[in-house]
Amino acid sequence: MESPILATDVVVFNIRKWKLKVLLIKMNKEPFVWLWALPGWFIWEKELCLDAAHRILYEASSVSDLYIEQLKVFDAIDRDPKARIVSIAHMAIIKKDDLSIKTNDSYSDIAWFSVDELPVMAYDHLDIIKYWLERLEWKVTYSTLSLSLMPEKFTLSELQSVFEIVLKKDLDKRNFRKKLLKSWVIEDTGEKKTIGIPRPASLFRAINKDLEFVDLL
Amino acid sequence: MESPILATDVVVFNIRKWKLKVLLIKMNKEPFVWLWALPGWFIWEKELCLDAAHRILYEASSVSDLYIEQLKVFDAIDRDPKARIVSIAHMAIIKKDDLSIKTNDSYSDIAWFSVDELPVMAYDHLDIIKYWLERLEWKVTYSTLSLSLMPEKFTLSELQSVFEIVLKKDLDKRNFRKKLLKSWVIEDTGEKKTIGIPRPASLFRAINKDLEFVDLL
DNA sequence: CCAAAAGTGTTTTTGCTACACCCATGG
DNA sequence: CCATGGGTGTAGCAAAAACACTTTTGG
Repeated sequence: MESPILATDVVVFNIRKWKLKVLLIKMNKEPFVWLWALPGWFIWEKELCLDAAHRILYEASSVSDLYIEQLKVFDAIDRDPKARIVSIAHMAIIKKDDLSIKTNDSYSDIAWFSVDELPVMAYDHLDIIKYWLERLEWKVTYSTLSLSLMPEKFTLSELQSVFEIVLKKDLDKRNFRKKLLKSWVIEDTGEKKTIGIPRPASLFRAINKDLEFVDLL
Repeated sequence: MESPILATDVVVFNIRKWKLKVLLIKMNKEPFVWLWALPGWFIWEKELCLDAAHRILYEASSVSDLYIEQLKVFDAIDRDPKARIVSIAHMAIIKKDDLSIKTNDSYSDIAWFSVDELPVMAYDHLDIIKYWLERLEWKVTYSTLSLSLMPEKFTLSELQSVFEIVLKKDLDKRNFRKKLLKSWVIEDTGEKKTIGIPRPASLFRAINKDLEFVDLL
């Protein structure tokens, strides 16, 4: 009995310098030498798909502190020209700014790309990213996923800009603050961010570290 | 290199006699002889997951005219006691009332069950059904999935009862009609349903056969 | 005192909810 | 003329959207 081989590809993302960014690796193996791709690898026989995603990211970047969730199965027959491989795509959020980049046998480079300046990519990885972008807009609106993108403490303006970057539109400052405070997913730490010229901003933190489903906007 | 074996299990559903029903098959093979289960089988190497779902349903019930979509991957390590099998769960809508039931080597029986009177089930199929029920509530509210459950022509009251069954709550008749007519997903055929004692009801039809995302309720 | 971002309320508009009666038909 | 479900409108309320000025700080 023959079955497709199972793999996973992971969309690791973050917001850096006011841009939504994705982590890509540069392949140095056939069949797509020199093309960029999502980090991905095979799933072992006795391994959970989620664990496989964690393992792959750890191997690619030594990062293990992240939130991962399943996205969708990508299974076009010819998505991999060499073999019949079905991929379970995941999305992962990295908080830390510093990720120690590694390269190994299969990767010659690893880097962050803005979603509106993506390079030519291997396999169907562009499809995966497009699918994830749609899902992301929805998730940011209806869950506390946005908070997973923030550092431990953050200002309301910083949080608002995350929404604006993901949703690609401006939001009203007063309405935004009202809704977020009313939804009880963040709390005032009492501290102020006092490292700038303008008036110090209150620092907030997420009340719950886990992802919750809440209608935020 | 070892990879899990890929399979798919399909939640085939419908509304019959004012109940939300799922199609289950009775296994006559190890490891769950005499238990009920979702129709499911392995995915062949050169086959799309969606095609596999269609094939399985055709083999189980000779039905091919249905809408199928991917649900989620179920991959608990011990979900199958005999082998490492990862299942890509799908949901499928059958419209026709008459499905010619078949049994074969692996199935000794096939039948519809109400979702609130489910039998003891094999594998993690109860988890799959529970997950699907959550998703279904959402899909009915935010897409035209409900229309796929209707025959070619239907009355507004019939459509309303589909919502009420899936959402497990009563809806206001006037508000329901206003919202549905305002969302431009159905149109009046001009015909009337004249087979009863009460006043004849207008028959509507779906404007678009494909699934659309619309906020209906 | 100037630049820069923080912070704050009210009004208007919109959409949702709740609610009760008359209508058309077949027997 | 009766039983049965079909069909219709409005008023009140709550949430969303629109909108502009004052405050705090460092230089």
